[in-house]
Amino acid sequence: MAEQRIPRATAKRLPIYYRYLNILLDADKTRVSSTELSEAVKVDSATIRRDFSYFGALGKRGYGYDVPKLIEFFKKILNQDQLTNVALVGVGNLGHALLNFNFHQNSNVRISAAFDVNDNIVNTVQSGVPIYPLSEMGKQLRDQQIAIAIITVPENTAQEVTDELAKADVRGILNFTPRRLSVPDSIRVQNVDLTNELQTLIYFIDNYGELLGGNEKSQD
Amino acid sequence: MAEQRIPRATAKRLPIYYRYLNILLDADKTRVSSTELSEAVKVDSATIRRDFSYFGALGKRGYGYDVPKLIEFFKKILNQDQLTNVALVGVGNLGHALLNFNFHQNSNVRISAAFDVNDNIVNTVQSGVPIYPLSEMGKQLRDQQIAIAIITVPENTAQEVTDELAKADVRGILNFTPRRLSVPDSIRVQNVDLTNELQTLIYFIDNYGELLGGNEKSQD
DNA sequence: GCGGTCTTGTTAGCTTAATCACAACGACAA
DNA sequence: TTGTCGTTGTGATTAAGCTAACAAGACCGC
Ligand SMILES: NC(=O)c1ccc[n+]([C@@H]2O[C@H](COP(=O)([O-])OP(=O)(O)OC[C@H]3O[C@@H](n4cnc5c(N)ncnc54)[C@H](O)[C@@H]3O)[C@@H](O)[C@H]2O)c1
Ligand SMILES: NC(=O)c1ccc[n+]([C@@H]2O[C@H](COP(=O)([O-])OP(=O)(O)OC[C@H]3O[C@@H](n4cnc5c(N)ncnc54)[C@H](O)[C@@H]3O)[C@@H](O)[C@H]2O)c1
Repeated sequence: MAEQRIPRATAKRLPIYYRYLNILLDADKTRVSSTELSEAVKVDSATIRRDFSYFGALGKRGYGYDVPKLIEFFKKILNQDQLTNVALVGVGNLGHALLNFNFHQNSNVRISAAFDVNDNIVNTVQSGVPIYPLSEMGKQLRDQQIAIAIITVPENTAQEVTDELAKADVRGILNFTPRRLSVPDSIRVQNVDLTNELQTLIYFIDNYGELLGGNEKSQD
Repeated sequence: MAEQRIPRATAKRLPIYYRYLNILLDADKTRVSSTELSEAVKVDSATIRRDFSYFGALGKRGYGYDVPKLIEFFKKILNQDQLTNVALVGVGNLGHALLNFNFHQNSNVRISAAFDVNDNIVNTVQSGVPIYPLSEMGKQLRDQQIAIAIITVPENTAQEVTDELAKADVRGILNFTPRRLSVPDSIRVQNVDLTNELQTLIYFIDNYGELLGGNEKSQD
């Protein structure tokens, strides 16, 4: 049995579906159609059905999808049935906001350790998360079995921090700096470049504006 | 003359190129090849040449690209030759970090007005940016000719804020809330969903890890 | 001026993703 | 039980994007 690999584009949408399904459940809705979902998450209904179908026949024809069933299913797929600890490197402006937020409202992810070079904050606890000096990073990551790190350090130190993370066998990095990181094949990088995001938006508005009619579908 | 429309994927890369070109110039490098650029921004060199070629023949064979010339060119394309004012709605955790950062280090964009409902911060100035009450939003946006807004409000107020922005004829929204916004066709939305980003990263690591060999190219 | 060396610009093929459109099938009412 | 209606799952089609490969052209040392 072929164990089909899920397309990248589909994988990126799974958390969006998962999130909205939980909202439905909170509102005591136990069934949903692809059309209805489409409306809420702004993804074409055919795309949703195709996405779901990669995992088998999850719905019932003439009825739709059973919300609790879908949730249970996606919870496993997305590893949301267990807590994932991640690390934060660089507790400045942005890092502080992320620490405070800490993701645990609607997802089973939390920042369990933070690292910085600033002596004023090192060895304190912020929003319930201990901040360690950089020198302890390797040890802590290994002890706590942390495989994912968020980088919010100044751009010019991003690569060296990354190299340290690689040594500690981190598997994934969420990179908020504008620097494109060099990493070994074993590490996956996800860039979040807010300045880019804004510039791209400006470009689109100035150059694409007039001639996209009602065909505006996926927004990203 | 056909005035070819630039592919969306290319448009998203332009700010990345632009940024790195400026770094090169700061280091007094006046020429660069697609291969060298590729190394730095982690985009295949053929893709870079293709991207550039949409704008005409910008390089010289056997030589490469002239950095100052490229910068001048992209500066216009990306509207970086003039200051773009944007608004920020919701000065909480995340909004505060963005205000402080304010993008003006390496881009010609700045937050020039912020809005909130919290009486404790309304009518103060933070990081040089005035914070107005929500009731003044329409007026300020129009007076300051602001066409782009960043939304960092709690999820449950995101849609109503959006509706207000639409009334003020905003053209683009950078949405940090997990809610997928409903907007008229005239508005472009760019979602930045950090929880999603993390969940997707976790999914990829747990499910794609082993079998992607050295072919790991574009990281996003 | 010339040969060798680089690097572009672009063609062609490939891969991934989105969308249409509808037969198949289950739900539900009578 | 039967017929209608609604919604899925999916083959076929179209669109978008990526990359290998290479001819054409420009540089540079001699
Ligand atoms: N703040 C924003 O809104 C924003 C927006 C877009 C991009 N960014 C990017 O995010 C990154 C962080 O931005 P910021 O505004 O939070 O910066 P910041 O200067 O406020 O914070 C950086 C933190 O990293 C720490 N640090 C420095 N070197 C370190 C090292 N080697 N190891 C560990 N920690 C180290 C500093 O002590 C500081 O606490 C930057 O690369 C910036 O370009 C930030
Ligand atoms: N903080 C993070 O790191 C983070 C990470 C991921 C996603 N987000 C998302 O970003 C959004 C903001 O997060 P936050 O942590 O900054 O929240 P926050 O509660 O700290 O800040 C929200 C701010 O919005 C203001 N506000 C409330 N209603 C408003 C309205 N109708 N108009 C204008 N302002 C209003 C509040 O007064 C407050 O200042 C949330 O949707 C959250 O899900 C935040």
